[in-house]
Amino acid sequence: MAVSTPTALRELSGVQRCLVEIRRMILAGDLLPGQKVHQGDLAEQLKVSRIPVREALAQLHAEGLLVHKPNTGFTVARFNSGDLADIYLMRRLLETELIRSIDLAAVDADLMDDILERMDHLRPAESSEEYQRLNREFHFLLLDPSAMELVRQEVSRLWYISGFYRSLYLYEPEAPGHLRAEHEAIVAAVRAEDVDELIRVSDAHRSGTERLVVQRLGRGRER
Amino acid sequence: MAVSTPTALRELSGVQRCLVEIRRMILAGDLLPGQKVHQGDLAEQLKVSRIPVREALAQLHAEGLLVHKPNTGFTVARFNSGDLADIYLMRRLLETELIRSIDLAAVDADLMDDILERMDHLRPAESSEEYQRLNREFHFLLLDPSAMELVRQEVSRLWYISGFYRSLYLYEPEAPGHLRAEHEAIVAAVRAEDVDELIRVSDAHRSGTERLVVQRLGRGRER
DNA sequence: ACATGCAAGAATGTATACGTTCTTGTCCGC
DNA sequence: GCGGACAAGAACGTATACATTCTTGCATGT
Repeated sequence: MAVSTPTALRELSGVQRCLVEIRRMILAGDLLPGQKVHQGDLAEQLKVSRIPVREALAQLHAEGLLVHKPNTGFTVARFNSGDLADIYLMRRLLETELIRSIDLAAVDADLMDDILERMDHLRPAESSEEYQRLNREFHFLLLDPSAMELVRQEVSRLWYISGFYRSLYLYEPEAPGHLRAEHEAIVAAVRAEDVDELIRVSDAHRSGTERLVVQRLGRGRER
Repeated sequence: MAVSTPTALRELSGVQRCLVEIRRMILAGDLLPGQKVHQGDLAEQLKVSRIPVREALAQLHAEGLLVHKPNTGFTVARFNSGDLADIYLMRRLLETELIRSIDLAAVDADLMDDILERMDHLRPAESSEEYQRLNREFHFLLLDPSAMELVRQEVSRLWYISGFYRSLYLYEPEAPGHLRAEHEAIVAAVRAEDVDELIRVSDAHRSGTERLVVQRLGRGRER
């Protein structure tokens, strides 16, 4: 095995690497919703046999990121606006509970600001992947202190499966400004340790992005 | 291929059969929480190679029914009372939304009564598996008419992963009576098309079972 | 020209086989 | 007698190989 493997992935199993990589491809739009997922190609790209690829695909299928048709294979899940409404509804309900369960004093607001700072230096439309990663990190800095493991895991899943669609609104020219203001309001509420206000601004932020995503979905033509 | 394969499973793929069977084993308590899941044994039992078994296990892992440790294999997930609290919390939030989204006139209350009737003729402690199946069918007769696909799928998952623990309270002598009364209240609210009342009695039913499950969990000694 | 059927190719699904890692029981040293 | 190293065995993880199913393009007939 050559020197080229990124250190972080070196000691992961084949299945793990496949999981991480295929998820990334879908979120980054390398694999588009509705598109067929070719096991042989992935195996070749990831330099493993089809066995670990298939196990990763099975997991992503269970997560809801892929659809499976017997003897035909997997395709990337396509969500219509109703599906996205379901996802955002679940996020609202579950994230609200997470926020209520957290001791806001335990949240690292400085680090959150730090991430916002880094996001400022990025043009979302050009570094979508990095921007998304930071965005996710920002929001989970808030949610991670919660002790409700299973709820957090589910919220995490909801983020993943809708990641590609969420990335769409980043291309809206007015998006970064809105996001910045809403993110600041979130940090401010954290600093003030005002739970009700935090829930209010989080809801506003979530609804705002949902509206943009659904708009964009409509403009992307049907389904 | 001999004649013995149950007709319903004949045309399912190996992975599908493994999924159904392994899930059943866990819910039925053939595989207990914390117990190791032996791939070779399962493959032999299910008359397939380890490949489809592993793909099924990967899916059950993603569903949260199994835990995986690299190079050591899978074990059945163990939930402590906090985990169960998370599950019941999520069920309450999501099932409430499902109920609100349903046209109660579209629910087949007669069929629900029918199932209650059949449950009456069973001693839960003796036919746990069948009783659980009917119980699940009863509740999803109510929830299935909802158009919120993804929410329903998630509620379904929450039922699955906690199925074994839910089965525990069936052994409580006072359980059948409580259940019967609560189930009747649910059907009555459906017939009256009284959403608020339906949510109220559903909450009561859910909290009641949660309390019994956690009690039982405590009596089962730690974790 | 269009629909239908068929054959070649490709992709999936699974069995077998093998290398690697972990577990377990034993032996050695303290 | 007890704890730790070591070796044998078992179990996991994955590559290879093959059977089955699906897709696709062409030929055939209407």
